[in-house]
Amino acid sequence: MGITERKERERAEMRKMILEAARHLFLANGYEKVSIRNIADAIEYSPATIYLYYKDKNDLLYALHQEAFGKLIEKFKPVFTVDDPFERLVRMGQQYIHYAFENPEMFDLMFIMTAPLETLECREDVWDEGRIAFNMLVQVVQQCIDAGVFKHQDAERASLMIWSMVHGLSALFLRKRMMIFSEERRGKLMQEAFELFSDTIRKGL
Amino acid sequence: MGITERKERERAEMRKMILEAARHLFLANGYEKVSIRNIADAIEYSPATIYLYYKDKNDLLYALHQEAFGKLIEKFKPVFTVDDPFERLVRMGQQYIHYAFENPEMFDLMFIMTAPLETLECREDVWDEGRIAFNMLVQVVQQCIDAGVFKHQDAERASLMIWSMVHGLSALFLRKRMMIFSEERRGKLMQEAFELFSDTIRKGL
DNA sequence: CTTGCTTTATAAACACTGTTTAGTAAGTTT
DNA sequence: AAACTTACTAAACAGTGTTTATAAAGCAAG
Repeated sequence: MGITERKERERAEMRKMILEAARHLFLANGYEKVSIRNIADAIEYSPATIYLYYKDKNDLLYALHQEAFGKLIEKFKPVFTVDDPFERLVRMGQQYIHYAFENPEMFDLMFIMTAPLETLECREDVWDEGRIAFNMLVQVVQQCIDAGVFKHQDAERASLMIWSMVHGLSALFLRKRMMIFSEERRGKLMQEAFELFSDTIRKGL
Repeated sequence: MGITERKERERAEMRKMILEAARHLFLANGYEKVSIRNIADAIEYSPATIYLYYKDKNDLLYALHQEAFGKLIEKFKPVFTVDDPFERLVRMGQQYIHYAFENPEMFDLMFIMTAPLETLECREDVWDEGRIAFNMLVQVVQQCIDAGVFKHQDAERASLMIWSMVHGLSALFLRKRMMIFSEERRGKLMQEAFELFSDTIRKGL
């Protein structure tokens, strides 16, 4: 029965086509401003058709959510080749911030938005990819502890602290809360705050 | 002419009435889920009436935005009575987190939402209150530097670092990103991360 | 080859949303 | 009492996410 196989393939293609249109529109205009009708227009199908392939708009966001974490994990992988364990950690932080700046909409979806989770927070696998990404951080922090860079022994606790700082810096900027600083200072001040944090944890953690 | 005065008073009362209904509904149901019609229903007026007192929904959010910053500043004031400068800083951080947990919707509006700013980011006074709150942090950090608790000399740079960490911790929790930790661990881990950060900056900053 | 069944797609509708407009009714001034 | 101003609202506009009934196409069996 090659027909059912082809149907499955066609279905997967259609899902991919919808997701690609959605991603494209989302990245260009932001989530809020993109409607199901916009996506339907882009793929030249009726709005109702989308509901045959994705449960609702949140389901569409969830698919992108998974995709986005996959990309962050890919960005994290190369840091493990860095020799010095502390430098490894610094690079990881830089990758996080870099990702946030390059893909603000994706970052939003991964770490700020509440929408795609509300209906899906019951799902246990929602944060599987997120866990993997966080565990990569814990791993690097553990390597710093093992190398004697950090005196503090709880890698997970230290990781949450580091994640919070790097995330806070990114989130405050992306959500335009750095507007309290003059435009010329803004960028440099962020860089300096990150470096200051690096120095501080190297000395005090 | 007492009539124009009374009219002004009535207008102010109406604005207050709308804002109170809006705040009440927003805090109870969240911003997204509250419509102008809901607010209109609550005050027993037509939706169009609200537009005679507030430009649009963003203008309403902006009014609450100002109010919310006023409340945070009030929460910051008592910390200046604390004797030890470092303890003063720790208390300030705790107040920030406390505020975030007690008034998640307000916190959202102040530090996470983008909506009320989009149309208002041209306004220069949008972040006046935010600047005041941040300057209070800078002040306390400067006091720590003066007292010799911190070796690092740039108070604003250090303040941004501290703000980022405390904000990141709050934002990640409020946006349910701590779901990657088990329910029993979550609260304690946050507390520990905050304490670890305090210890780290005391030693290394 | 035709009949019956399943899948796929859509037009139209439903119940909303923020916002604008035209018109009414009440209050104020001349 | 007539003219003007303000406060308010019903209705409409253009949009949203989502559901439902219906039509058309693809496929399997008689």
